[in-house]
Amino acid sequence: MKVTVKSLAQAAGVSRGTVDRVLHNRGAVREDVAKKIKMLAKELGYVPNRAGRALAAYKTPIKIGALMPSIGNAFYQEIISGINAAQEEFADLGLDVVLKEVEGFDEQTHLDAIEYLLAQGCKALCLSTVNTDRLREKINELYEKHIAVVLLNTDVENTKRLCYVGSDYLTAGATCAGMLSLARQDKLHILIVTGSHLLLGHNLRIEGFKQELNRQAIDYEIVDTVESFDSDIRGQQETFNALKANPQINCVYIAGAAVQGVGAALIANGKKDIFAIGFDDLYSTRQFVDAGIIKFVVCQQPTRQGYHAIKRAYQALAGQLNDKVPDFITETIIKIRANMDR
Amino acid sequence: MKVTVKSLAQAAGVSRGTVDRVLHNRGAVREDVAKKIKMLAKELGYVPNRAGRALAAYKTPIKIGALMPSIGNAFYQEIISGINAAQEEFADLGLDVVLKEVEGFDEQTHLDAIEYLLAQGCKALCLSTVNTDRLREKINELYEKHIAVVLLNTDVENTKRLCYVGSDYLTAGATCAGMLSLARQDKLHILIVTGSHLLLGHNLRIEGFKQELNRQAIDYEIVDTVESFDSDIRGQQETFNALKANPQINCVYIAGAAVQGVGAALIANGKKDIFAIGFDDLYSTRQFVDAGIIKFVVCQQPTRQGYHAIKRAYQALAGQLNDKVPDFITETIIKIRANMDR
DNA sequence: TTGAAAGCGCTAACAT
DNA sequence: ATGTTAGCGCTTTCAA
Repeated sequence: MKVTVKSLAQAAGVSRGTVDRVLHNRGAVREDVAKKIKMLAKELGYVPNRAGRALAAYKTPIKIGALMPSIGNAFYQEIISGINAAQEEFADLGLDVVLKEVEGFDEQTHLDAIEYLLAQGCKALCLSTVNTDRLREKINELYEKHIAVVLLNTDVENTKRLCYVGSDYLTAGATCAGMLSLARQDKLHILIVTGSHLLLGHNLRIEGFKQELNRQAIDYEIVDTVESFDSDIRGQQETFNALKANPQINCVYIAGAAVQGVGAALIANGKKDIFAIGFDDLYSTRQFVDAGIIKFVVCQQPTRQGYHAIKRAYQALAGQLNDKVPDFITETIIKIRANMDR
Repeated sequence: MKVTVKSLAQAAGVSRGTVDRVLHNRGAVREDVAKKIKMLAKELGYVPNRAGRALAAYKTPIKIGALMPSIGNAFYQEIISGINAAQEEFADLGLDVVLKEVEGFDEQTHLDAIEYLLAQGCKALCLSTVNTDRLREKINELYEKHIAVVLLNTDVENTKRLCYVGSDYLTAGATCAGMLSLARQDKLHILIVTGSHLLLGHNLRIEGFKQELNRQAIDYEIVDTVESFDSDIRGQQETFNALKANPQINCVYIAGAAVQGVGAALIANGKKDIFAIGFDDLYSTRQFVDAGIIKFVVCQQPTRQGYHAIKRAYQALAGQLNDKVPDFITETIIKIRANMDR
């Protein structure tokens, strides 16, 4: 038997209005009555009906805000297309999404963007942001205010977030190592080109990579590690110099963005049998895989990330979720030329 | 401005009841009035509101039937778990799913199962069935009866189906070839172990495999092709015999099920450097990948297939879809030990 | 052949 | 502090 507000009210011997007030913490209910209703709701397993809620709240849509450091960064476009897909799908259930795009990872810019989204009346947020103390504080502060926060694509450690939606960077790194060991049996002299040592995800990709190489007892050495700061120009220079200085390098592991730049350096360098590995299925990486410069890329389903982040936030606001919300970890996807989108 | 039944009725100068009758082809409306309303609906871009529909039709749930040849076949369990997920998610939008499980691919059994589902009152069907003339006829017949049919996991050619939800077998085969060329540079002497020559998907996997080997100008020969009929015992025997008869074989391509049996034959054979390739991430295949007997498997996201088949069917019944419904093709996923679920 | 009205579950405004 | 009621969009039943 399904439990409705009506049946709950009946069971508790109060009116539907009172039940609604309790369920939404809108106060103006006697302490003991509230407690009783909450108990009863849990006991009977009350789950609000989305259809009813959507219809009733049609005039005051459920507003969700999304913060993306997407300006000038092609990767985030795919996440955004997932966000848009979710918005369209849930529009007739009363969902409204406000997207705030910013450029880069400046702490203050991100904090301002969050304030902007709150000012727009968002009741839940999906954030791709930096792993710093001030953001940590802000997120925990939002928790106190009953604003649900979904962390999207990159996690922020030690926060009271609803959940994390994104990839498992450690597995992604390990997968690169696994592919490498499948393809090469000679001793590996590896150059690592990371985006930034400040980005958790990049560090984890490197750690997972090494872990798997060690687990398989691969014969390798890390010749050098350079930073591209996710800039193609910077990445090209750094890679070119490193290759020049260390001609024994036969493998380049690109942990961050800047695949385009690194690829250019590889072409300029001319040495043919360097095994290059990168991440994400973007226009630029696809070109290099097509050309055989990069053998494969490891991807993280960014569109699904955007879609599910919004979905989770919506479900939270619609009361569909239990207390414990599991993270949504996208699959680690290996793309070679044959299974790449065209 | 959103278009509702109410606003449509107003625009057409009739009552909501009349509009509803027209929209659902329930007759009892004058020809010209009906035509006018249909025109108007298209023109104004009317899309029914799921929330409203769900609430109203709460007593008469939208019933969708699913036919799975899942008895005794572990692969289909994952599709079923996707079906269940969709059922739960859309339950509060008035969805009800009837699952009919059968064993094997007997034509008559499948036709009977379809009749059963119709008798249950299903208004749309998701079918995993065989590619034969009688099924083709039946599906086209259902189309005439306005029963939406989603073909799930395996397509049936030349049918008026709503759409196909499943994998791209050609790409899957090509991906195996791509991985093979990445890992091995020596001449390939390949044994193909297919499930059945009667199954479209298996044939496509073989065709895609050869196509990619040819495209890359790989030096290879197909030593032999044997059938397992998706039976492990049969697969083990056939493989064992073929390996014995052709000791030059250094690669086994398992296009169908029976991975377990083929793996057993490989172990029994003892030769160490045979490169084996299989499909799908099941308990049995996972074990062989873990053990290093099979280097990788190519997977097809069966859970998503089940989920999206139901979703599409639901959307069709809820009037959310346009005339042209695109197929839903799942990604071709390479799993090595490092990115396998544990 | 068509119109009118009730009711699905929920929320918010209003009344007590 | 609590109860009552209207109405969201849609379908269905009953009345005309």
